[in-house]
Amino acid sequence: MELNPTSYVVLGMLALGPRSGYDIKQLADVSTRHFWAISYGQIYPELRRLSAAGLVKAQDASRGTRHRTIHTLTAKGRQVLNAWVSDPEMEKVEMRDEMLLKLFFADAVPRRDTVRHLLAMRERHLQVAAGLRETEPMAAQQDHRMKHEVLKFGVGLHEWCAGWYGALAADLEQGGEARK
Amino acid sequence: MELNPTSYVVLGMLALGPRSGYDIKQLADVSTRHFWAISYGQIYPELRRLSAAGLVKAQDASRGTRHRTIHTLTAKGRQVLNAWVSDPEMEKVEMRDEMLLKLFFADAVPRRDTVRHLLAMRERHLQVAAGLRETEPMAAQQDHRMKHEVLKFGVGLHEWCAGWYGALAADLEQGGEARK
DNA sequence: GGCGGATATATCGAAGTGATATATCTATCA
DNA sequence: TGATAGATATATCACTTCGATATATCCGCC
Repeated sequence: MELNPTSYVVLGMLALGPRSGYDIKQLADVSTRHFWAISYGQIYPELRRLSAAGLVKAQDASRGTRHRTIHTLTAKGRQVLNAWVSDPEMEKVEMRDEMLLKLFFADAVPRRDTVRHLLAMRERHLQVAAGLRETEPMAAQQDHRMKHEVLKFGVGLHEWCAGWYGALAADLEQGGEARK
Repeated sequence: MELNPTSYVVLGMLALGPRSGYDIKQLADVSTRHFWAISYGQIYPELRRLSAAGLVKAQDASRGTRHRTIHTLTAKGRQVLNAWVSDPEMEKVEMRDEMLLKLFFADAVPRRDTVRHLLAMRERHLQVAAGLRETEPMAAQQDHRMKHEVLKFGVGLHEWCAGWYGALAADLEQGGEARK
């Protein structure tokens, strides 16, 4: 059976304890979302596949007519997850940023528009960094040092971006049209 | 007609001069690819849509039996492109990094494996930065300052990442298992 | 008793990915 | 001259993913 990064997000979340598909989505949305987003459209089919492969075990946890299925990581699932984590394959980073794309094509528009645009980008990154900081108490738990380090990386990265855009905005404003 | 970021990559590339779909792909692969990748599966249908909407003009440039279609940006296309560039809407950044995902789930594996992993991540970012630097002569042209700035941003970003991963690797190595 | 928001699962059209098929042209070297 | 490798050029297709929405129940609160 072919596993993709999304499969491992699901396995990884279940490694923290038994959960429903809904729980997995909630948890992923405040953690791994920043470097690997997942949707319901992936989670539910994926849980069925992982269950069929014996990597997770599904058990009904309905209360009355309220449907609920809890999934638990099996020993085999944990083993497969850890093997993936230890595998030193070199995967590439992907980025997708429409604002940066606009900046790339900004040579034909007035500089003051671009300065405004840069300040908006700076603001956006500061907001993301602030949002990440809010989840810090959750990440700073015992036995989860790497999760905390990844969070600190995210904060640092976005603050670096904010700083860079701010500096370029200042430079453009100072240099004015002359350097265009 | 609904335009998406991919449409604007195509328009933006045609703003630099008339080109074939193949040319657009080649050019995008060494520039915008780092923050907005596009594929042939998008380019050819997109060129037809843009042509139907009057934003680009297609003209046959076949030589003998060798098919070739050159697309040129129309005045309307240029106007639509610049309007998009000037529009200060706040778009979100997306990132996708399988190695960072592994790091997030690395609390259950031996620290020395994680240190090796971090050094590989450092190496990867240094390689991306070096690859970007190679395209600098192309970006440092007259009237393309913003393209050059975006390139410098990419180099700085990846070097910052490399530095961060290197520092964490050193810290983990020094602290050893004690801090686990 | 009712209302809003959270919990829970499922689905589906639209869009994007990546690989491949087809064909021609060009440069090089034996 | 002929072979061939690699670049140019367009097109397509199966697969995956996205994001929005549908459906339904539960819980807290006024």
